[in-house]
Amino acid sequence: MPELPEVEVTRRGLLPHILKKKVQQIWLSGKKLRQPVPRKLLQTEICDHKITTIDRRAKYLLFRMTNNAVLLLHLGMTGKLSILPKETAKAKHDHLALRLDNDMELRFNDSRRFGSVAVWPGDKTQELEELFNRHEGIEPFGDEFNEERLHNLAKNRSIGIKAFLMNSRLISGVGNIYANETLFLTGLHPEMPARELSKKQWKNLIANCRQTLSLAIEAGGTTISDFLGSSGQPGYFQLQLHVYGKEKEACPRCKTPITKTVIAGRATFSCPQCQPNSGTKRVATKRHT
DNA sequence: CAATATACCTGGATGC
DNA sequence: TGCATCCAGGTATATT
Repeated sequence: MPELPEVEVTRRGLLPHILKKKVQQIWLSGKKLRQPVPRKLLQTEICDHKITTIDRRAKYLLFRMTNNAVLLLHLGMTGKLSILPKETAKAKHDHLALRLDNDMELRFNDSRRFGSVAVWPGDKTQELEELFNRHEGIEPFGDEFNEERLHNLAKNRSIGIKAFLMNSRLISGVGNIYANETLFLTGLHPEMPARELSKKQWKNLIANCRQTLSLAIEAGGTTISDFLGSSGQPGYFQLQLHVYGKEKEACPRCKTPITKTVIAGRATFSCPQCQPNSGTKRVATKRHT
């Protein structure tokens, strides 16, 4: 499900429901997600404390508590958060429920269990910050997402631009859908080596990436199969997609059929006309038989 | 270090 | 209907 826009839509949707609410009780499915869910820390650091705000870093949500502890959630591929009356029956694949002091519950549902739940005690949040700085990339809406920085970051990398964008150690929050869309708008072939982008191309890419992410947030995210916001509403950005999921359909710009390939194991959609693999092209290595 | 493959899981779509 | 196969928005880890 979630790339940066879906996580951000979730964050904004939850905020009014959970601000200043106290967590009264915690329920766990007992199943392990990406990592085991830290039952003890949830009890000691989160239960009986109030939520002061929710921040987002990369695709993580950080629930900050009055005792400075942080509940860190990652939605993985299929994670969903919702606010429901406490008497609502638990759904299949619910894994965490936080009972709030207004008789509502925050529920985390994740069928594939690629999501994660972690707790950082208040005296360790500095370590969390350092961890993010070491492992997570540049925020697309931050000051560091500029053409000098990206041009420099890419200068020794032969990696294709799409894989570059999707590498979360380099850039945060851009997943498969938005990488495809950004490259289409910028007119770049997904396999163009990242180091070959000019500063001007980086500048265009940055603008297109931000524009795509912003529009997607405004539209409530992209609902390809089952993304729902925190009140159960679908996103509508799929109506504005140019190339993602549109194999064989006409390019919205030149009507050439969109092609689908696989790059780094991920479905890649592009227009062969508008995103030419020309000039300094990257030649696919052929496997000998 | 870079690129690719694989693993983690479930469910929906598709084809026989 | 059943069953096998493939595919999916993410990311850490192993392998080449």
